[in-house]
Amino acid sequence: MRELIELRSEILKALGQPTRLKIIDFLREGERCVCEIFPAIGEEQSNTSRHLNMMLAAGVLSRRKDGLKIYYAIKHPEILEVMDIVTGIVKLEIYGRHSLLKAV
Amino acid sequence: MRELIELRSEILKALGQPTRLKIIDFLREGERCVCEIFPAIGEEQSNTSRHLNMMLAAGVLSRRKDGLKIYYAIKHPEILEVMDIVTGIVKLEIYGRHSLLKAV
DNA sequence: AGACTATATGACTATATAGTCATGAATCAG
DNA sequence: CTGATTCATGACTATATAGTCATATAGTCT
Repeated sequence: MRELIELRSEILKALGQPTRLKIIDFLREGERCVCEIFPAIGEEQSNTSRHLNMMLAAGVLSRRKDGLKIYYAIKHPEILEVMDIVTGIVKLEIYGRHSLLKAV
Repeated sequence: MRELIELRSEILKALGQPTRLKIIDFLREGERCVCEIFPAIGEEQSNTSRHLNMMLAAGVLSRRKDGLKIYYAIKHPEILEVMDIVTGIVKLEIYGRHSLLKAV
C-alpha cells in the first residue's frame, strides 16, 4: 500500500534527526512540558516547539495541556523498542568500523 | 554520547524516505543487484544508486561485487525488526485516526 | 582493441528542512 | 485590567536533499 510507505517514512524521518533524537531520549523518563524540554536539550524554545509539533503530526508524540503548560510524551512504547534496536545496530557498526581500522 | 546521537539519526534518516523504504522492502527477500532494484521500485538507475550508496554509508546495507554487478543486501536483520515495529505503529495510527474521524 | 553492460558520479534544479528572531495567542496571578 | 509565563507561528536565511541528465569508470565478451 502506497499510504503505508508514506506513513512509515514519516515516523522514521521524525526519529532521524539529532535534535529530535535528543528530545526522544529526554522523554524516555516520562512526559515533560516544553519549558523542561528545551533547556534540557540545549535548543531554542521556538526550534524545540517546531520539532515537537512535527513529531506530534508524525504520530510519535502525544500532547496534553495543563493550564499554561503543554506536556509531550512518547505516544507508543514501540518507539522506544525501535530506539533500542537502533542503538544496538550502532554498537555493531562502531565495533565493525573499529576492527576495520585495526585490520589496516 | 554525542557520537551515538549522530550515528543513530544517520541510520533512522536512511530509513525515513519513501524511495529508500521501497528499496528496503524489496531487499527483504534477499540481496539484489542494482539492475534488479531500480526497475522493481520504478526509479532511475542514477537515483537508485545514490540512495543505495547513502544507505551503505549509514550502515544499513552491505555491498558485494560480482563481475559487472553490484549486489546490495540489508546488513543487519535488526533493520527488519525496526521496520516491522514501525509498521505496527502505523497500523495503530491508522486505527486511531479512523476512530477519531468516527467520533466527529 | 572495440562493443557492450552495469554502476557511480558531476553538474544542475527544485524543494525541504533546521534554525533564528520577533511576535502572537492563551492562560494565569495579583 | 495588567503583567508575567508558556507555547506556537510568521518571516526569513542557510543548508541539505531528492531527482534528472549526461558522462565517466570498470568489468565482460568477441
